[in-house]
Amino acid sequence: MPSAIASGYSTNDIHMPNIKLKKGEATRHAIEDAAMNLFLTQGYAATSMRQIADEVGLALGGIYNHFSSKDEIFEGIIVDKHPYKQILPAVLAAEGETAEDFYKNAAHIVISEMGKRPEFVNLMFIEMVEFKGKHGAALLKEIAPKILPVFERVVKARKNLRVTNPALLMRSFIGLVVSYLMTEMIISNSIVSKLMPKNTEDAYIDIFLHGILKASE
Amino acid sequence: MPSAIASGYSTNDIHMPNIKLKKGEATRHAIEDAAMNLFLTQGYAATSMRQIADEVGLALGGIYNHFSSKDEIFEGIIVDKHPYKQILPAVLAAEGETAEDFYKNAAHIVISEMGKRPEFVNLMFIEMVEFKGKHGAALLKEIAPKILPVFERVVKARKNLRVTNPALLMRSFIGLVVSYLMTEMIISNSIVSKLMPKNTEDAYIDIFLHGILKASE
DNA sequence: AATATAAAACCGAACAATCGTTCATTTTTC
DNA sequence: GAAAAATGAACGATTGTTCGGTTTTATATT
Repeated sequence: MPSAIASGYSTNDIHMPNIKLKKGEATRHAIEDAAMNLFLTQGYAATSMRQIADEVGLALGGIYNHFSSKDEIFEGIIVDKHPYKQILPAVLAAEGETAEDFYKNAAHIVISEMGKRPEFVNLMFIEMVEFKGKHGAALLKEIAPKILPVFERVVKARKNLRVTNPALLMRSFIGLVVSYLMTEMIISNSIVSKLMPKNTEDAYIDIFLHGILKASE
Repeated sequence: MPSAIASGYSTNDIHMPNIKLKKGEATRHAIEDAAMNLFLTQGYAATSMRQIADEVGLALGGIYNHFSSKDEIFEGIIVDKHPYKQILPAVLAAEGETAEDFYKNAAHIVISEMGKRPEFVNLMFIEMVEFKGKHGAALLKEIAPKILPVFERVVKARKNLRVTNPALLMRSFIGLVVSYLMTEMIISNSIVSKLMPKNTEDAYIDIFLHGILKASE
């Protein structure tokens, strides 16, 4: 049986160019890829270290040369694979002419980029249930301080805002993208999916937009 | 240590009047109560049958007189404890003068009643991760056919509707309450809770309401 | 109201399976 | 030739479930 680790490339990384990795790093990514697929299809608790090892083509003990626990694999997936590293710079650069522009542009970027990787939305559900938001909170702690200054700048520069508390604006922005992506995931998983219209991104963003903007401006 | 099962009353049932239950049924409810609390605090997979038995004050084997598997306990919790049985009649009776009335009244009933029992929203998260919506889908299958006729009646009787597809209306209604309750749960669990306003029920309902109603009516 | 009796409930020990993790050893890589 | 990676067997613990025997409960009869 051919091993899946020898390739040297990581299949779940969209940002990684075709650079030859050291054997160890390649295996580490292969473990994360396999574990992630298993977590998504079977759940975290239902996935065993032996299954992960089998999927990678590794002996059970070999995993522990790269991760010291099952928890650490999950953490590694979020740290190494989460697309926020690629999305964040684009969001920070989304400042447009008006606050409306920024809000709309940034929301579109996050939703469309995360929409390309819906597994991570699913992963966040697992994270909430299994780890009670431990890793998600860590992620938020890293992201929030970086985008808060942008909202502070927007508030100072623009006059068409109904809501002028930067932290509240940020929370509403995060709430917008999170609730959209979550709803989207529920729809695609549910038996009622046939009844629900998709591609409601623009309408959804507009709702939030009208909530923060002054009425006739 | 005193046993929790001898009381004959179920603590997690709001609908049950103070009627003395048969011993077996009392224990069954006690098992469901204990299991539910453990599932909510520890997760489904992390909760063992021994823990449930200990919490109830029962020997391990005793549980299997009432449930034939761990899965069945979870199913029992949803079937026996879910408040939809109490909420549904009130929703069906919520038909007001206009479609707007019905939509608003029904949403208020579901949100406020489910808001009293947020554990079940949390339980649905666990359900999605652990059972991939299996039990939730079963619940929806039972509820949907009962409320769809109401929307059909509303569509036929009212003229102020922008959306006239009953199934779509129903889906939007379910989406409204589900997304509100889910967001509410996320807020209360998250580290960013301080930044988020609560009690936004009216505003939230209005957003959906304006989405389905004609503009100037 | 006391008794008989079948059913339901419960106990306690045991089962087989699987879990995450460790470690001394060998192989591969750099 | 040193370091990193992979092996494979083993560990102790815990898991969900089963089962024969005992106790408690509910019901019908006296």
